[in-house]
Amino acid sequence: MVTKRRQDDPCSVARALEEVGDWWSLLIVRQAMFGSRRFSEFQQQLGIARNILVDRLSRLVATEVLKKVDVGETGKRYEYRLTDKGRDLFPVLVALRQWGDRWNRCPDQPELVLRDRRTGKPIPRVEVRDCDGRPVDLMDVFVDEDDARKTG
Amino acid sequence: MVTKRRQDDPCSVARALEEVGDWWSLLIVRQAMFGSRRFSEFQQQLGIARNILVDRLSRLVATEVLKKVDVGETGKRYEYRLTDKGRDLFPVLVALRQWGDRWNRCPDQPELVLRDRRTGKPIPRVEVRDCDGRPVDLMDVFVDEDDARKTG
DNA sequence: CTTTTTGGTTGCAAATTGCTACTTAATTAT
DNA sequence: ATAATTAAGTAGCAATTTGCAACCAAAAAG
Repeated sequence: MVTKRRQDDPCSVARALEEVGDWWSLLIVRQAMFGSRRFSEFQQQLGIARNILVDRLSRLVATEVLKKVDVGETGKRYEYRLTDKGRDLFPVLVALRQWGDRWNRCPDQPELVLRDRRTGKPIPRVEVRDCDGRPVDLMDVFVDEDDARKTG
Repeated sequence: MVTKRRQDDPCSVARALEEVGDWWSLLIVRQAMFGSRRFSEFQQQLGIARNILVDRLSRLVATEVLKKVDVGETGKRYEYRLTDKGRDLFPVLVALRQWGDRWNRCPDQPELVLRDRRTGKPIPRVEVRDCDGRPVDLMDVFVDEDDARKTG
């Protein structure tokens, strides 16, 4: 969407942002996770301009985050459904939601809490853990340049 | 940055994206996590236009993701450092990185692996877990409208 | 068979982006 | 002490993207 292409950036964060790093895509995915499927649902719920929604949906379909399914009996009624790839953005969205909850409370709004269907209890914070399950933070990790060369 | 303001959206995902949901902000934060601190470091490493970088850095400072620290002996040399709020984007970036690694492999590039400094082993995937530590997915959770009213 | 809904398309004005050149103060080198 | 270089921006402009509103055709509903 932007002139600079990050598709070939060695950093997977950059490649991920190339696909969902604009103002709307992750909100569309969020809506899809809430159950939205139709063009007009997304349009009304997000208040996004129609032409932009067309663009974003088709980008998300092109990158296989969503799939466009024809649901009309005789033709042109569509649903946009999450693919496995799209559903796999779940941890990203939960982490983002928790960050927003923690650092960007909105005083006059009712708080939206993510709960476990089984127990009804709130979902605890997403954490980065090491291979033994201990929580790690930024200082505990490093980026290794080439896994294959090292292990191979 | 965009005309639509999502600052007051009841959904914290929207509020989070208002702050870091543009093309550059999360990459700036990523660089900051890799150790970048100076204007020119960010500029060269990301290849971002100077005026845009000025804008993004000041937005990130305004939202307290970064803080601007004067490091010159006699004045105008600055460093942009992560705040606690900025550091707390770590799980978001790791989740995004892992999503990119999984679904958007870049064939000709050496893979970048996030490793634990202590053991040298790769960091396993970030997972959403319930209060008992069991991994949950999209279907296992729901958004509850108002926590306070319920528990109070 | 007429109306409404869905899923768009088109045109236009405004905002954002990227590029390049320029600027001023602070370091560094001579 | 002076010159050269670096750091951190500014400014101007062209190209792209965005948002808005109006329009449109096919499908579904009444």
